[in-house]
Amino acid sequence: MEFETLNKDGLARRGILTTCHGVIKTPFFMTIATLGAIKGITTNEISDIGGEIILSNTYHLHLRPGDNIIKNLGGLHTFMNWDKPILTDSGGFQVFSLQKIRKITDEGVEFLSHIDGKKLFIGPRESIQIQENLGSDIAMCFDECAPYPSDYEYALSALKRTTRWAKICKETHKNPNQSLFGIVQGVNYRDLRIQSAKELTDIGFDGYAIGGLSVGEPNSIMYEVLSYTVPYLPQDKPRYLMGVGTPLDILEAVERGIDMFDCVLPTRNARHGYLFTSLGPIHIKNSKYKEDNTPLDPNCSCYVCKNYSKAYLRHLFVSKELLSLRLNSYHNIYFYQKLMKDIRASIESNKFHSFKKKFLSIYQTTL
RNA sequence: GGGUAGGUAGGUAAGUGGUUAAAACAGCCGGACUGUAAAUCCGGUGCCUCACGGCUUCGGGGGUUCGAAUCCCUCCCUGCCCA
Repeated sequence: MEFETLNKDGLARRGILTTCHGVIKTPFFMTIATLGAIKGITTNEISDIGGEIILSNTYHLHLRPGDNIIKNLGGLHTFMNWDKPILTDSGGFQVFSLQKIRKITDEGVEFLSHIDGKKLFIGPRESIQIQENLGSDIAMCFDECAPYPSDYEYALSALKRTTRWAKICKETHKNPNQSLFGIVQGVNYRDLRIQSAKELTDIGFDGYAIGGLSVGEPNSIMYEVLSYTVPYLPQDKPRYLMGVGTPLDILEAVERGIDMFDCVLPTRNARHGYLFTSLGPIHIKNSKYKEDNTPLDPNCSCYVCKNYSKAYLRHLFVSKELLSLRLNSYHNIYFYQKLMKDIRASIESNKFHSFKKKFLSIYQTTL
């Protein structure tokens, strides 16, 4: 994998990331396909929208259908009919999201399957093995995503485990066609974040992620953590802010030097009737749209905005039509990809700051 | 005509003497969601009031009781069965 910065505008930067399955323009946003599927959307549609990389998940695919099955069927790309890059999350987030049904030891994490309660163990070696079986282009180190708030002592122990596991991941990782990223932890403690960044940099990875954010902390803390952590990450490697975020979060993070994002917001919120538009987010189920014959977003040229009215989209949502989930998802994904495209263009022309300001002034007027 | 089951908020439907302005679901009105246990979850929804609080409800009428949607009498209506 190669990463090249094409130009910078302040700390914001624009570049290209080259993987075995193609080139990706940075900064980019990965739509999430946890179970090997973007809920309700085909890979063909993702390509049409302009998505160049998607994210899938180790824990979930290991449980079902099983990473060995996927390997035997030709790998995840073949299995899900997506020939562009895939990043797989390591299962580290499930350490956080499935807190109630897992136990952490220094060796790894014992989960009780959320499907049938069976015990399964995932440690750094298992996570890497699964990700190699899946055949993703970018694998993530198995980390401990600590919750917010966490006391200093706990944050430190999670950080140490994450570093120790990162070393094991690096040693275990063999596939030359797959790159491996380390994940910075440390909750909201400046010295711990810096320590984590240094330790991971010493081990050496193809890219660096900042994890453990957007887990309930105020936005201001997230931005602050980024501000003091990013300077400790190598300039010549991609930086990935995991699980983020809202359009505002993304702009703030790009401004601080982040290149990669992923988040469930565009897809999950779409299914819940929360739609992103250039004029701000809207709840399509609101009764005020009952007879609104205008497009969802007058400034959007996606298939949905070109062909349907808010009144129709509201009707579909309220009526629980399957098409509602599809159209809403399609639009929100398009909105995010368009945002990233505009961000890249603004960096290229050294107008990121004014772009951000203008975008937000319009986006936040209806908030 | 006889028998039987039943009539509860705009809908479906619990509740069979006090803790019931009345469960639950649906509907309607809002909201949340950030490396997806999420097509999920939460709140509101008789009337009046910003609120405290007050007022009127369980087919109609009458009774019993300190107290009734719940017990009794009567009337009305609906479903089913038999003539």
